Amino acid sequence: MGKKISGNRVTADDVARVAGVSRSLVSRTFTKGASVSEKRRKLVLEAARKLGYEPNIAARVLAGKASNVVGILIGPLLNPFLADLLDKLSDRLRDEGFLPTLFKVSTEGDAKSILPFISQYNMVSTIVMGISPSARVSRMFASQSEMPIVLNLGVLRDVEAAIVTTDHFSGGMLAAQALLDRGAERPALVTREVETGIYEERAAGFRHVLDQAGVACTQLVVAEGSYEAGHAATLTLMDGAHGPDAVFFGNDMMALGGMDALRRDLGLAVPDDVAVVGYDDIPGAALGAYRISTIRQPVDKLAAKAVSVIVDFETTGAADLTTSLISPEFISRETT
Amino acid sequence: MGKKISGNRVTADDVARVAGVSRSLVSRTFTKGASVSEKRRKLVLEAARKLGYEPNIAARVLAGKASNVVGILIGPLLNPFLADLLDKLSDRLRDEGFLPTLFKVSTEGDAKSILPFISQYNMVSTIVMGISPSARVSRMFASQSEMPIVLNLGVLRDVEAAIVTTDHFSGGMLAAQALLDRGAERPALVTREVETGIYEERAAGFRHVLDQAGVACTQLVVAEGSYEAGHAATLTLMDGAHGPDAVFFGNDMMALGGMDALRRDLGLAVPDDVAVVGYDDIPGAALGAYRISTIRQPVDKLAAKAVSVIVDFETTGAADLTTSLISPEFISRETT
DNA sequence: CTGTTAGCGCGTTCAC
DNA sequence: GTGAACGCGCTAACAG
Repeated sequence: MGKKISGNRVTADDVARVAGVSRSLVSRTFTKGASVSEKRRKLVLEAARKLGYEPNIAARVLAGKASNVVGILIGPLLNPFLADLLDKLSDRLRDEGFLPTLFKVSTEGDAKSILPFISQYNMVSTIVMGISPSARVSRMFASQSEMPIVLNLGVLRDVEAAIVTTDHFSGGMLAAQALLDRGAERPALVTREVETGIYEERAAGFRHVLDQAGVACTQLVVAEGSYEAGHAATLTLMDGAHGPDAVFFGNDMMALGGMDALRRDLGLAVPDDVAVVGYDDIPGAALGAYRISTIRQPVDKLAAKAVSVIVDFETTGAADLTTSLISPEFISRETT
Repeated sequence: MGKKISGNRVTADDVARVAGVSRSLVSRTFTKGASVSEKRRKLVLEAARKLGYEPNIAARVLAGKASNVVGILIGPLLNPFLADLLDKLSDRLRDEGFLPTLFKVSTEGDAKSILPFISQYNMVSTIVMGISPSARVSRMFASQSEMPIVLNLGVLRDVEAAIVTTDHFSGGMLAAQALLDRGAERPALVTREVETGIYEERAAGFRHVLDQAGVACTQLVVAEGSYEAGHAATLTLMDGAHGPDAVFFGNDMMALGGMDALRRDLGLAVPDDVAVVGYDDIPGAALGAYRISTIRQPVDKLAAKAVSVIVDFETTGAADLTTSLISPEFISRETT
């Protein structure tokens, strides 16, 4: 009661005094693998609760332990899918008591300049997502963190990190199958450059199914996954006598651009003249004027899995550098 | 050279040794308003650069100074406008050496549970954005931070914080004027509940211009600013003999839903039967199948202003609790 | 203007 | 199983 409490902040000392034990016993009570008698443990926990004690994180970091900060390296939030994933991820992290801290990475140079921060904060984990070139940047950060997680960047085999990703190869397969089921004879593929691994995986899965079926496929590689890129690519693709009768776009943003090119610029009917499948299932794909069939990524599962990896790491103390593949789902709408 | 450096990390002690001064002089060199002779300052800076020294933030926080962490309280990133603003904001923060840390706030309860963290980290500033009820939550956090910033939540007069916001009242005026210019005679307004201040401001500006012109206005208040809400509201609005000939939607998401209701469900022509104006200028509004005229929010300016407030606070040491109003812009497309 | 001294709150040996 | 003592890296108050 009348005890002096420094700066209105409750410290382990305060708790020790109230519980009638030493300060180090309080510390041990809040440490994972420490040995404390059940009796005193209760005593300490009770006192802590009463005083509203929470271990000071700055002090804990200074003393050499990891903070509860989870660094998130992320690219531009322009793609709604990425924004959605970030949204879910930060929810899950918060549920587990972690603090998501954002590092926007636009260029590879950005990434380098962030490195010092990572070590300063002694983060529990670092999550890399939505960046490109994915492999290079991932590798760079994997070596800096104790529990690095590469989220939805595809299967990066030469990166020392826990890989959590949608199974983009099978996503591409789903897209091909949907088009084939509709009777597509001259399918085309609009994808991004190889450095963006996930797009390459989608494309590979797509081509795989087509190969099996003995169907040839036109391919167009674009630099960006934007509306404009999809629009321009489609115009190029259809420029000629015998254009494709089905197009798989590497993501929904491009599919939106493609749809506008097809219907508005070219005056074609979808899906009658050309069928379309996108990827991600962003809100825009469901819009009444588009209703694009697409491959939905399991955002919730991706976020949940990533966080569970961190929780496991905290409890076991060992980094499990496994690859988790999460299955996407075909959403049938009006373009197939 | 052969000096022992603890844990491979460069400390102020190391710098002091190399520069041939005391540790506290090093500290002062890196403190804003401290007095150090020019000669030794150079010496210290040189040594620091050579060793690659960066002050340890955990230690600095523990010693009672503010960290470089800027807390961002934010609601669901579902609205692309919010994602865009966050994107730009984190860029600007990083440019100034701040560390954006995300606190997702979904419910008012969330907000309370976050309070302890805020004080733990001794953040330079806390930015509140994209939440509702805006006034209550803002007030709650304003009292917790030394330099609270309320970003784009409208003009909150009873909150002790720096207010940076789009001038939503004049945004609403622009919308009304655009509709009037097109000859609208029976305008309607779809807006959100009063607790979301910005929507109320937009609505007020809209009504103001209409009042001046002596034009009556139907109004419909919805609970959410979603596509579905806009869709449903429009159906309700048009249900009757003498429906509106122009609709202003409180945001673009709702406008998209409204467009689909108008054209697809009701078979009406836009803008010939009904003109439409949205708000925000999200990417979806520019989509070929919609091309919605809208009020564009100055995202870049909002982000830049918020960060400059923090920088000013750091240099002057005094919190400038001013309100900054940034003007929106009417983007004319094919729905007016 | 400068160096010395004393904490900030916590984790961690070490004796007991 | 427990408590006393030390150190993490830095800032602040005090002498000089």
